[in-house]
Amino acid sequence: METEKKKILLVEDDPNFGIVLKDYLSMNDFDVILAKNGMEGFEKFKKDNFDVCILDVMMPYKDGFTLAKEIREKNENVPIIFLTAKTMKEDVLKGYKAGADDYLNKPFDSEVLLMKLKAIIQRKASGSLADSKQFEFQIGNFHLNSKLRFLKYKEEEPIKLSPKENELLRLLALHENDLMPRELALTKIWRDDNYFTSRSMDVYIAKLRKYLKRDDMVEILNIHGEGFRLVVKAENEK
Amino acid sequence: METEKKKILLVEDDPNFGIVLKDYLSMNDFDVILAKNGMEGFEKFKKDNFDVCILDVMMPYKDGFTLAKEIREKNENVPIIFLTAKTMKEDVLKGYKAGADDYLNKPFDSEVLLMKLKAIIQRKASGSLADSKQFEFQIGNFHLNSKLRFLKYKEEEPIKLSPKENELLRLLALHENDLMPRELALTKIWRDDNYFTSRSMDVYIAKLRKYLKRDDMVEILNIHGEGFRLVVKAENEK
DNA sequence: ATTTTTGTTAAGGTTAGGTTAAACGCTAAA
DNA sequence: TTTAGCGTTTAACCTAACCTTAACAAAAAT
Repeated sequence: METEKKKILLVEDDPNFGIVLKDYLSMNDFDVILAKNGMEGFEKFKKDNFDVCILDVMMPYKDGFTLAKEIREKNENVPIIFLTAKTMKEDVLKGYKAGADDYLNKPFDSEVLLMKLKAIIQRKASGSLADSKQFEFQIGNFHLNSKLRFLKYKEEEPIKLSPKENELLRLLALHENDLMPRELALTKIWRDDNYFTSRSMDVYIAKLRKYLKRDDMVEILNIHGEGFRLVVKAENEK
Repeated sequence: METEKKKILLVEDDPNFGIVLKDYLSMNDFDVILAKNGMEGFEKFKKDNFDVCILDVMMPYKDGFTLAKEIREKNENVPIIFLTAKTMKEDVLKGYKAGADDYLNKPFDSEVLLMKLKAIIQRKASGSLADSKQFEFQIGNFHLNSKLRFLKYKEEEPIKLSPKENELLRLLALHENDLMPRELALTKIWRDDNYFTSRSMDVYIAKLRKYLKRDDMVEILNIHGEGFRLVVKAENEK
């Protein structure tokens, strides 16, 4: 049966808001388990199988980021959505976001959350391989925000990425230090694998290389006939 | 009764500033208890029930963070706002922020504080689902009152907004620094998503940009094919 | 040595967005 | 009933963004 209710782990310390959100999601046909802090959240996570986790970031004792890290150790694929305070500074968040599938600023629009949930679950369902959609990556000294389509090097002005540049870099980042097969990018991004799309992809690789030049710890290598590899060298092997 | 005055614990060691702030908040219908150091603050906290605590971070004997920790032990949920010196390093703050609801850099705009207080109290009361609830926003040096449909820049004469201008800016503000998808605005405001409504929206974006030009910390960026992003740069990244 | 694959830059075409102004439609005063 | 005022849409024109294709050079494989 495909039409089973999707199970959500909601970890939110504010009891009022927690209940409101839980009810709202339940009304929209989700099966919601509510935990009121990070500790409890992790206990509940271990005891069950969830389709999505929604974690408040600001919680006493164990914050959402720490919890997310623990959850990731247990399960590499379960999508995680963070609820963050709008006031939190970008640079505080950015280090952590790298593991998240999405995030919402509080207060947020419930319809938007619903849309995101549907999108995430859809993705799980269709892309047979459990490829949850991660949006943010740390690549050497770069930070890629693949939802807002920009690449930031240190404190420089962010570089805007075109959709194709963005998707391609994201795919490379997803396979960091590993082979990203040509064919994968072509079928996923260009949805067709022929001579011309292949050449188009090479053009985009060149563009990305140009951006990534500012950090000599980062480069895109070609594996002849196979694909590309985004390598990030460690500090000591400069 | 919902319309009771909200009680604020204000802990601030500078007596001049403390009095001024207390008076300002009292004038704005808050019931303010002022304590002049961490010790006194904690005593007063135990004796009463507060809706919000505003703590100066830099205080002799017992700093705001330590006080906050003690307060948290007594009460997991009471919102805490820190007043921090602008010079404090992000990484010093970040550990503590996880338990805070918000923070403000001194010196700060009193209207901004007021807004944050309203937002926090709202959030506690009705949860952080913002759908049709939030009507006031601080956008850089602008203040948007979306109920009365005006946009005020600093002390200038308020700009009257048309219904569409108002709703669009409100939607952008709700997604501050994040993507506000075209489609969302079109379905929510124009209730139809076609070529013409889309062009109409672009016209309104142009109008808003014209208003927002007076503050160069604020701008509306386009994410090609996706939507718009209202960015508010921080003071330090001018 | 020749063929295939990749690197790179530039030209071309297409679509989305920026902007201004005119047209439209509604409401309310004359 | 007309007309003035306002908010909104449509039109028009222009620029910027994006993607593909072509062309040629270099590297790798055969």
